[in-house]
Amino acid sequence: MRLGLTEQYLIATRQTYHQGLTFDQPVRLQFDLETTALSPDEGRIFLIAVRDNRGLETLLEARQAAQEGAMIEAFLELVQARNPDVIENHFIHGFDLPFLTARARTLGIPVRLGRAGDGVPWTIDDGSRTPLWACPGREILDTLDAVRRLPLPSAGLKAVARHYGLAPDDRVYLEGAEIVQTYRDNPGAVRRYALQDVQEVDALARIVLAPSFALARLTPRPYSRLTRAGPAKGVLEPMLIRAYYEAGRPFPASEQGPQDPHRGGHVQLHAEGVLNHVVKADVASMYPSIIRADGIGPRQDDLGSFNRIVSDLTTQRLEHKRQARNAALPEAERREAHAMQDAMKLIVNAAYGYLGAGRLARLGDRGAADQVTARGRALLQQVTGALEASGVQLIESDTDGVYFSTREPIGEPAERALIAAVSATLPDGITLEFDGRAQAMLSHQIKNYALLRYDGTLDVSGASFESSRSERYGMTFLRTALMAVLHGDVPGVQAVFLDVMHQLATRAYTNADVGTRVRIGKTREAYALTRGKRKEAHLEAAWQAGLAFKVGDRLDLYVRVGQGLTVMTGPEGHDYDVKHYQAALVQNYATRLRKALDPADWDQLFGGRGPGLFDRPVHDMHVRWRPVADQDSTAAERRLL
DNA sequence: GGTGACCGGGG
DNA sequence: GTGTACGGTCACC
Repeated sequence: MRLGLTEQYLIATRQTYHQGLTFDQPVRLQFDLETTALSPDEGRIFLIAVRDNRGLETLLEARQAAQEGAMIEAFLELVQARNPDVIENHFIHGFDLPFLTARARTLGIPVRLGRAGDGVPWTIDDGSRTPLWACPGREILDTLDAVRRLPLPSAGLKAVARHYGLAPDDRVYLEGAEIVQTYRDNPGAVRRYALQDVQEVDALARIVLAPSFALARLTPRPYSRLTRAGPAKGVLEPMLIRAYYEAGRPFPASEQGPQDPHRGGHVQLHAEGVLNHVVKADVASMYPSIIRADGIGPRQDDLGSFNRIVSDLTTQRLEHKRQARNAALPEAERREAHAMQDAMKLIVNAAYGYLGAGRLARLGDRGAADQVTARGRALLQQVTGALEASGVQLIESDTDGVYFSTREPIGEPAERALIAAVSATLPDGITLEFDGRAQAMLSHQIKNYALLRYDGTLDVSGASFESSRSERYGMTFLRTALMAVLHGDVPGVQAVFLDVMHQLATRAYTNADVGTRVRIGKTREAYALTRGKRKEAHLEAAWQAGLAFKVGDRLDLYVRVGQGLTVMTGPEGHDYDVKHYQAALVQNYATRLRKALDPADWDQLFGGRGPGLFDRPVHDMHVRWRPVADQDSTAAERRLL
């Protein structure tokens, strides 16, 4: 087993980071380099923006190459003078620190960045593609590391800042390649740009680094390691090791022997189609609650530290949750409490996964993990059984939660009362909670559904409705049609379908409405070499258009009448292939409505036949739902198929 | 057509 | 269900 020196020191001295410290009590310094190239071999630094949370905000500049060394020295002196505890930037590990140290080495400048010794930063190979940088006495935090764990479309600073509403109205946006020229023509723009970068990093850090800052109070690891640490191996296991160290006992060896694949949660579709008066209920923190209620832990854990950690954190978390909700407390205190309860949640949720993990988890125990999931399946059956006995129609149950329809409108208080009544039948320490409601639900497949909320908004979930195909005309159709279906309005579905088909036929849409955007993965020159051997549809389109494309370029493509896939030169044009897009509307979008209608009705509406002798009047059609035959399976079993 | 590697991010 | 991610793209067979 390998534990870093800092981790060993923290355990041996019974310390963790940040005891009694709030996020802005440490001195936090942000710096950002502007360079003439992405590689320190090909370019140099010409500007450094620096700020800290004690009021510093400044720029260092080297207009001529000869001034770069003096600027770097001034920067290092500034860092020593401000004496930060934490140094932050976006991609600091992958860009700013490698670039700065490489330039300093070339210029013969010692990089005194840290507090002790020679202060020179070094890299730690943590197995990832970008090594970590560390320097004595200061924590180096990369907001990119924290952002990468979040489900955001882009992890870039500008995009993430906009996502969180942190970008100022007068934000300067410059393409990387144009920064040098802009600096010559309009240095003020680059100065504003660089200052806004460090300001955004500061604001972003407060949001995305807060979870790691809170975790550092709980586990004996340095703050700077926690943005990359996995919750099980990286956070929970050091706590287990600490428990054994403090008891003066050796840390148990991992379990050997055959490990049967174990069953996961129970998943079942009970009904498909459109149902009204929908309620969602779930078992609160199900797996941690089971671990605590049943006293489950790995059998090699003689000290019972696993169960005690989960139990203690669960108890403490309730207190922090209470504080986070306490309106009498100051805002800052409530935010801290919220961050702490989130950190505790992360650890207790990792506990079950750690049990079921393979040999790398020293206190993993497949048998104990099986106990947890078996109990979870039994609990879910108990919940669905009790709900069914109360007369509701089940729709979908998954691991720890269930959607059901009350059939008749009974109102939210009665819905909550129903859930509370079922909860009262569950064992001590296990509670069923109300988790939302909707006027209607289109149940399409397991984990694929659309909800019409009571405020009229549409929530969709699952790949069927959030597909990466996203032609504007198709997504507009799907949203409108889902709304109609959820309102039980079949004529409305037909109306929007006929409308979109008509708009296509009359070329009322623009090419931009039907086209898609793709990213290019090679240059024109590179494609020229392989084109003879193998054609790639979207590159071929760019080739035919005579474009000088390169990696990362975005291309708008559409199917042009008589030409196939083509680069969109006129987004406002109307020369798209009508037949192609009409077929795509049925194939890619209307099929998502199948479960809402009788098959014959679906065929009549979307089948492409003209009006027929045996057609039903659309006004006689209704949305429908039907129970699904019991074909239950578990997550683990489905994975084996 | 399936599979493995490579990438994001930064100027 | 751990370990840095995780989904998309491309080269190669």
